[in-house]
Amino acid sequence: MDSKLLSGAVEMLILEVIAAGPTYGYQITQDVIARSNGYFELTEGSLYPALHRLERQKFLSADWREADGRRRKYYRLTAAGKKVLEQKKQEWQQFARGVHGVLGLPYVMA
Amino acid sequence: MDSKLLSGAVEMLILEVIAAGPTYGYQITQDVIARSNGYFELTEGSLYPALHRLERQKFLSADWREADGRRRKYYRLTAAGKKVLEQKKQEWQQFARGVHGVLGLPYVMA
DNA sequence: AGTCCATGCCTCAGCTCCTTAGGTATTGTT
DNA sequence: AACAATACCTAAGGAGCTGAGGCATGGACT
Repeated sequence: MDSKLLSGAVEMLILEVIAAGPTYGYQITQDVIARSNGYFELTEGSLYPALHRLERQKFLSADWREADGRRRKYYRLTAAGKKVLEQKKQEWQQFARGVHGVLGLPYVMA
Repeated sequence: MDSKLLSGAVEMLILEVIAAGPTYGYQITQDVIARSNGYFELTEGSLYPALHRLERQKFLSADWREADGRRRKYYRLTAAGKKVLEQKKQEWQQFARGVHGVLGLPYVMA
């Protein structure tokens, strides 16, 4: 998979996964793999910096929890995070339509 | 428009436009704008390096032409260029399906 | 004549972000 | 005891965009 394509959508995908309910880094990588049918590989070197970036921008907030002897940092969307996720999804649809316009492909969204 | 999304697809879009027939840098920017309904802005700072990159990789070949007192560098696809364009379009469709899988959106391609 | 915009090519500093590799620690499996 | 999975993090190197700049021609306007 061409990682340059993915890199433009990483933050949107992370936000979307967290929007389903508070979760933590390692689980996010697993969810992204599962929900993309194994197509995306979100590596730690891009995941954690992205999470910290989003937290610094106040799109995510986090708290540490302990379970089964594992320390996990659970993230959830802030109000601003929900807003920016919707913006990013809108942008994605416009982008996909633009690409398909150039490629001469139809693009059907429900 | 989020340029990070676009950057992952720039080479595919350039190759696709050139696949329609030999053309030159400035014209490519205009075609991309027109074919994306004005949504994409392909700036010179990303266009020319990309063209040189693709030429260096032997996906494009070029010749200089003169017309109306304008020097233009016309690019066309090599056999390898046609091949890599098809690959990139395949990758794009997988990528879009992966994104829609994560977002929980339907994705219908003809 | 002089100015400005469109056309047409190019480069480069600065920035962001990924890749690859490394570090630390616990739990479960072989 | 060793290894894989889980779970967090960081950093050097590299790739590619942004925004600005340079250079040159042709046409329009004053």
